[in-house]
Amino acid sequence: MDDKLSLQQFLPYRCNSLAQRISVSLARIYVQKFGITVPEWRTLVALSEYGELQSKQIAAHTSMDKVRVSRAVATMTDKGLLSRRPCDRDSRAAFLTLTEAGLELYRRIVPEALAWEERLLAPLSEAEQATLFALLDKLDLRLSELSSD
Amino acid sequence: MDDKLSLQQFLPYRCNSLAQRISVSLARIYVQKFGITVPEWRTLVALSEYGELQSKQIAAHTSMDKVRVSRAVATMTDKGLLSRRPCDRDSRAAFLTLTEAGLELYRRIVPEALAWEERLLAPLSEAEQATLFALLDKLDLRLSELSSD
DNA sequence: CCGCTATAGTTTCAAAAGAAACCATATTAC
DNA sequence: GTAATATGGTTTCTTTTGAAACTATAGCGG
Repeated sequence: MDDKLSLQQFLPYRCNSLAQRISVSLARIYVQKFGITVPEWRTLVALSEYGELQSKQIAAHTSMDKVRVSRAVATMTDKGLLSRRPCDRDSRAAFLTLTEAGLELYRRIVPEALAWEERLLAPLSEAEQATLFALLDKLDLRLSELSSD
Repeated sequence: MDDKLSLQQFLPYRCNSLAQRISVSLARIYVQKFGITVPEWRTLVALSEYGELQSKQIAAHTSMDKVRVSRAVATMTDKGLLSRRPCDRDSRAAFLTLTEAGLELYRRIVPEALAWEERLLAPLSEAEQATLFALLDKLDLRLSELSSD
């Protein structure tokens, strides 16, 4: 057994470095231009997409752990981007929604984010883009299988 | 313009969360089982692939910045995994190579890493795997274009 | 009811990462 | 030659992150 491995051909590396480069590049938009972090951005999107969520649900929708969500929610509350409504059934939890300011921020960022994504994906045909997402789906699914056993 | 954005359909998010999941899963091998970090692992691979490199070149081959490389190199030197040979032409730099212990570690990890990757990619046909890598290549290339202007 | 376990969310602590400052040496311009 | 600038690499400082501990409440089994 005399295996050779090339980083360029190793999916974990490729995926990681691509994600990293994308993050750095995109961060210029929401960090520098709008002053929010990645966890805040994800929270923003999740809340705009689902309306009213508990922290736990935000975590589920954004693949973040509860600590990260907790911090994002805290700073966003400070900034007045979201508001908490106590949950009667369970006083530990709270329902979170975007405030008008939060929605407004969302409306300003989204077009830029989508435009950026479009520029990134420009060299791929529609079919290739669909294929890419399908492949990512398969890998996500596969990871779930692998971690469950 | 009343845009909507879904995280699930947003490539930066998808790529990031997939990379994260892959990392966590794979880390079980080289972190827990072999006691090295990701930067060390990448350095190991780069050196085994190219033989003798300066830190700067390791950085280029592994998409890590020089600080990360510096730290990885330092701890690997401490562990006796690599050795430095001073460079006559430039006394600031040094050529790095894997020691026998480093090579030995590499030979023990690689089969497991490749086996893990194979299990991850198992649901994809050969053709799909090739397509995936080709798409990643295109995106990498595109990012270079975007950052240069 | 009452103890036990599970859960929502926060806080604390330690590890990892990057930015910027830094040191030493090379290189370039004059 | 020498001043100015650039470069290889390390160190320092700050920020980000996650694991584990913690708080407070819920739900369950008896």
